[in-house]
Amino acid sequence: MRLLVLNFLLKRKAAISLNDIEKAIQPADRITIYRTLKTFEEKGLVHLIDDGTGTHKYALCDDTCGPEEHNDLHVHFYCNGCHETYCLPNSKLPQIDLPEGFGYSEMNLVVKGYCDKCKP
Amino acid sequence: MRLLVLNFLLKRKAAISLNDIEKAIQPADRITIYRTLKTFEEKGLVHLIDDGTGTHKYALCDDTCGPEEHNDLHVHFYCNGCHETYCLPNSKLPQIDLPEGFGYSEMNLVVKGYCDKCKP
DNA sequence: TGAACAATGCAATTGCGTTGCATTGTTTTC
DNA sequence: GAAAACAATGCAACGCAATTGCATTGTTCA
Ligand SMILES: [Mn+2]
Ligand SMILES: [Mn+2]
Ligand SMILES: [Zn+2]
Ligand SMILES: [Zn+2]
Repeated sequence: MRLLVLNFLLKRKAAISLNDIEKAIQPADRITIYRTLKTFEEKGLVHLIDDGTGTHKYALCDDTCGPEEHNDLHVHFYCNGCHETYCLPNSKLPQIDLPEGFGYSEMNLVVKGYCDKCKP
Repeated sequence: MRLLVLNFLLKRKAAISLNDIEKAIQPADRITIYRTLKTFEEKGLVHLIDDGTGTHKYALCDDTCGPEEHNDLHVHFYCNGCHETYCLPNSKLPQIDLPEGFGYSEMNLVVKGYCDKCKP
């Protein structure tokens, strides 16, 4: 099961939801895939993306990630046309000026628009 | 009901969830408050915040907002200590370099950390 | 081989957003 | 002022995704 999920993720360019993985890897239980992805995330193989659509997406990490430390923090892009969510590993997270006394820990940045295939 | 919700929002400094409003304005139906907030949002009185916690938050807009046009786009901050979500109207949204062919439409940026009251 | 451990799958639960619909309240029209 | 038109409210129900419990199956190790 884990090999199936991993191989499927390797083939994908965009991030993908649990439901889509379930449909692709047919006779497989949703819960098992869910736990597989959770294990992958803990081991630093994939990262979970909250793109604001309400359903989580998953994508492979790069080589710098390991257990309990994700170092590939980057911007994500949601296309209003094809409804795909892309990792933008070349877009680093910006520095944000916080109010006095506030401490930075992490950040979630999702840009929405149209991807190169869907742009009018 | 709308006056109750509005007055409550005016008193708050942080954004607030539907559940919290319901608890504060006691004998009031959740659905009614939900629809009140939806009306407020359409009229440009409040904006909805997706801070990644899974539950939406609401906060008052500034004077520049009107029906169907929200002009007070800004960064939001989620405190890992008090679990409050704050608007940061002074932090403008940054410019992000997108890949060739990608078009920008909007953006959601949530910074997480500790607020001034919770900072260790 | 048998015990210990890990992975799987089914069922059920939770939490939140959302909608349908009947009821109540308010405004407009005659 | 009564009737009709419209808007707001409240209860029930639904939908969807994430999550957990628990029994079953498969694998590893003594
Ligand atoms: Mn990513
Ligand atoms: Mn805000
Ligand atoms: Zn697209
Ligand atoms: Zn705080």
